[in-house]
Amino acid sequence: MWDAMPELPEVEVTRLGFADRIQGARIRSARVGKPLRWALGCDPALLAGRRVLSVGRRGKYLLVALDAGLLLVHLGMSGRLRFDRDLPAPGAHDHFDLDTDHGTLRLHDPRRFGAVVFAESADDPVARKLLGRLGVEPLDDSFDAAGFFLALRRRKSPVKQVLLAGDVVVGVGNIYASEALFAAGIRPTTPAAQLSRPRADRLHTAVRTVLARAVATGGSTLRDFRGADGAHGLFQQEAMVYGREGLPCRICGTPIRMLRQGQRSTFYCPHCQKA
DNA sequence: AAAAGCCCCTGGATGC
DNA sequence: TGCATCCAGGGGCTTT
Repeated sequence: MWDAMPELPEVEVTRLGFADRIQGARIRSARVGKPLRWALGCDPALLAGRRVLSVGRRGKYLLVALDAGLLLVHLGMSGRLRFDRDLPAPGAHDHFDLDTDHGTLRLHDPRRFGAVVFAESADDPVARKLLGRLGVEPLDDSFDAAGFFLALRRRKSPVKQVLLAGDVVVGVGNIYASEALFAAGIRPTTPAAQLSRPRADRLHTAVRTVLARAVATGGSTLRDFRGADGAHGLFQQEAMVYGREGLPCRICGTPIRMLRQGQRSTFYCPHCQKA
């Protein structure tokens, strides 16, 4: 099976699992373990004494707003956040601890593709670099069908890769890209610009539906994804195509196929997704 | 501007 | 049983 692969729903479920509890907390200290994708960008000692105002999200980044500055947290592909009182001593894969008077926020990330980055503000060059070219939030009203269609029309790449790129719409990772295209009945290899308005509309709806449903059911769990409160996600059992190569399509029984697109695996049903 | 490829990392699966 | 090898993937970066 696979490790947890945090996409937007997993990040959002994580956020919901600790945002309320950490709000208003006073930071006592911060501990940095092995290097993550990027350096923290400040002396951890400088975080002591600051207060956590709120926890937001932009794409797959969690934004921990402090009374001075903010922390950008990315889970990469194997990252998990916990927030609890009296956590055990950090293990080999616990690479960041934020100790507060409400509990400790801990990043556990075996593959270290994740990151915790400090920025002075949202206008900080570091924040701009990481958040600057992100596409629209799929669950916001700003993700509208007309705009989506126009954005797709400018892209000749296969629609799967456009979804994954994150500059049109954020948060759709490898799992939900396949799932959304299946839900829309669109073949992943179809050039984005070739989609008619009605088909783009179907994809727009599918992206929202698949992601919203995944959030509602607690996030995907292709191995053992858990929210920051330790609850298991339940979406796993509902994958229609992802990871099901050779297995019968749940709708028509045709064997699911896998192909490679930009070094990523894509799954689809050749019958339900004809074009 | 858009597209394509590279690379970071390590646990798990596979092959000999 | 132990090794070596391959693979997964988010996404910023570089090159075309």
